[in-house]
Amino acid sequence: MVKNNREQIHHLLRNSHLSVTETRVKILELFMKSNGALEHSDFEKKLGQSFDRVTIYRTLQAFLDKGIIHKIPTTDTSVRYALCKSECSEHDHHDHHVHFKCEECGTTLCLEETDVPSIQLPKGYAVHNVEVVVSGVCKQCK
Amino acid sequence: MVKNNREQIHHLLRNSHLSVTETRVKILELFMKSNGALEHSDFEKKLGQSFDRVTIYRTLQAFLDKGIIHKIPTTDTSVRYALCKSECSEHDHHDHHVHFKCEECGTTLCLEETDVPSIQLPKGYAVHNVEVVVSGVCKQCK
DNA sequence: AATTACCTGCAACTAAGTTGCATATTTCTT
DNA sequence: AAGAAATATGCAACTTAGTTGCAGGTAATT
Repeated sequence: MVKNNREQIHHLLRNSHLSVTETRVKILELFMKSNGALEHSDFEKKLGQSFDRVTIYRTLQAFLDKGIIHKIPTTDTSVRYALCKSECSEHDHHDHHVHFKCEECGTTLCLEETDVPSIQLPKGYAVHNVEVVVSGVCKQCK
Repeated sequence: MVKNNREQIHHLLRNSHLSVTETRVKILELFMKSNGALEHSDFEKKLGQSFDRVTIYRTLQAFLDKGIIHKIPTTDTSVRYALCKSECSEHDHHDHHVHFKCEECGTTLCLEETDVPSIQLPKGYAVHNVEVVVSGVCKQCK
């Protein structure tokens, strides 16, 4: 099980043309363990002081560039990241699902089952991407 | 016209139980002049060094508390604000419109004409609010 | 016009994010 | 499997963003 995960992570990194390093493996493991989106400070907390802040920033940026993770919009200064589905890649991003932020526990979830609706904008706008963030109360907190 | 604006601003502040001060009036004027959403650094730039950073933070927070402005979600660390429609107030917020971010000029717009669609989440989630941010190319940039 | 309530600016601080560079680790090549 | 090349990391130093307490100032109330 754990072995399996390691192998999966190894392939994921290699497929993205990234070296397999301790930091990257640890960070991917955290993403896989977590049921919600994570932000920079979560990694600092969970990894302890064994990894440099800068390395975490650069790791997240690399994952973003390669389409391994995606960002989720927030109304504050935090930046939240979540794993992309396996079908995403560097040049072919398609995370067209809805995000949910629970007001009770603060967790942000990807609702992979829920597609973003198509939206009709006024004439003259070209639509490239639609982000939907729903806030409310999640299953666990109700 | 300008006089009119001043009066309008005066009423807006008084109705929200806020004192009418130079900073607040200037900031509201900037919101009214601008066709897009603004962030903290825009105010620092546009107001010059005549106003303290802290005052700007506190002013935006006060406007937010009173329902004069609302925040727009972003995927970066910036916090974008835009004026609420006149029908909003402290306890009755209803900015159920779509936001648009132009990838060319960087402007973020409120599309008041475009309502957010209703979204059907999986069972067990209570929905309180739905935010939609569309990115693409705006009228002007096409 | 005086009193009260509220707002602003300053200083000092915490947190967040970036860049350059030297060193270390991983990957490639043979 | 060893050495060369490519890539990643950690540190230092810096920039930008956001917060808090408090003294003094301005706006509102009477």
